[in-house]
Amino acid sequence: MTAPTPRKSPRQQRAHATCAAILEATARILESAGPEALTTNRIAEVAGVSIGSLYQYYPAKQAILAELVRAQRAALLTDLQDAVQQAAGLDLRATVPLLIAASLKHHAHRPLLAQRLEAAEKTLALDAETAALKAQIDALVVKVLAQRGVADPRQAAFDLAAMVTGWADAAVMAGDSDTVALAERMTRAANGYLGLAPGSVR
Amino acid sequence: MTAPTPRKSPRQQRAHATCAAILEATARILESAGPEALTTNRIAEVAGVSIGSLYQYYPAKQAILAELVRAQRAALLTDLQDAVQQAAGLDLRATVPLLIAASLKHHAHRPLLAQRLEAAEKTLALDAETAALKAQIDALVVKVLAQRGVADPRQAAFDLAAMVTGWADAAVMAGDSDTVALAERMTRAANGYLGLAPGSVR
DNA sequence: GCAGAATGTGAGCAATCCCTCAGCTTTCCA
DNA sequence: TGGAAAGCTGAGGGATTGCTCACATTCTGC
Repeated sequence: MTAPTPRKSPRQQRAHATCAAILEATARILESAGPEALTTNRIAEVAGVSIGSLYQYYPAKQAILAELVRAQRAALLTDLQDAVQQAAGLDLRATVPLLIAASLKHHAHRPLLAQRLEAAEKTLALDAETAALKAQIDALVVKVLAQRGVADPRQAAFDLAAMVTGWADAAVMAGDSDTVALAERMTRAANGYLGLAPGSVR
Repeated sequence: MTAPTPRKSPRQQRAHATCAAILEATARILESAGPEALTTNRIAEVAGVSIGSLYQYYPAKQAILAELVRAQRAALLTDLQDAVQQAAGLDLRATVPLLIAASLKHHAHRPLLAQRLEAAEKTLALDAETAALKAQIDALVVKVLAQRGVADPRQAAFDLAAMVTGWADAAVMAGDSDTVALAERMTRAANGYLGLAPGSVR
């Protein structure tokens, strides 16, 4: 019922290719035509695969979207873990920009896709695995902030994530491609939120 | 072609009631079941109106959504204008919380609806009237910021709007209903962004 | 080689979608 | 008061949707 995981795991290489083609086709339709134009028949067509093959690996249309969302979350977790490792020994002021840069990475790569997946996530009933990833991400940020003396690390982690995500989406829509400058402006806001004195960012 | 305005203007009172019922039904379905469940037949059913009546006033499904989006934008413009009037003679530090409070007002009233309408706006091709409203809103904020000595008022207006909107949506999703506290935290971030020293909020 | 598992195919079903239209009821106004 | 305008109805047309299933093809291990 609530099992948006692949219905059958691909064992051979061409099966993996089929799954990948389906996911990529879904991503491309999402980018070029939006969620309203995302139909299973069209996904199969763009992927160059028969509709039957699609349903051999994904039990429902939603499952394909869920898989993309899950992958995006997993990538974010990895990038954040890297950032945290890089921030070892650094103080709060130096850590924040690293976290922001990690969060912005996916928006920089395929901006429209990232935005549409986030929108889809709000409507989708996300599976247990994706929920677990979200929890891991949250816990990671909470821990980093707490270690650096932030007063209410839970609240702060939530607020900073909300701020960066929504802001990044809007920037993407407006065609702002200068991620570095965007990250710098976000850092200013985050510093203000955390009660850090303005100071020159460099 | 791109005329999502009512196809026929209601002249009698019961016609106005019909239009209102259709809009309210659309809002309710959006809140309770999401955009995927928003069908014209269902709208008519929930509104207690026949499907034929619906199409007498709205030429397409999208037009109903566009009307709701337009109304939301118009309300935001009004609230911002009030805030600006209230901020006459005040400095930047005192003005920012007023602008934030105005922006948050709709999210506080019907949070889920506000969020889903914003999501819909990103997919919809918005009509000329709504675009004009957006431009007015932007110009208003730019002017207020410029008058109070903000360096790059265009950029700042965009960034602050993006920050507040996305953040508010996320807070709504998480069930955070304490709008006052939320506004205060946002103000801290905005102050940091604008280069204002932390200082006590009151 | 070959049996069986894994993979791939696509016509088409049932359900649903958006929207039209011919005819009915209610309201307005001279 | 009566004709015209405005409003309302809902069956259903044509298109599309998500998805199934009976069957063909390809690969793997022995």
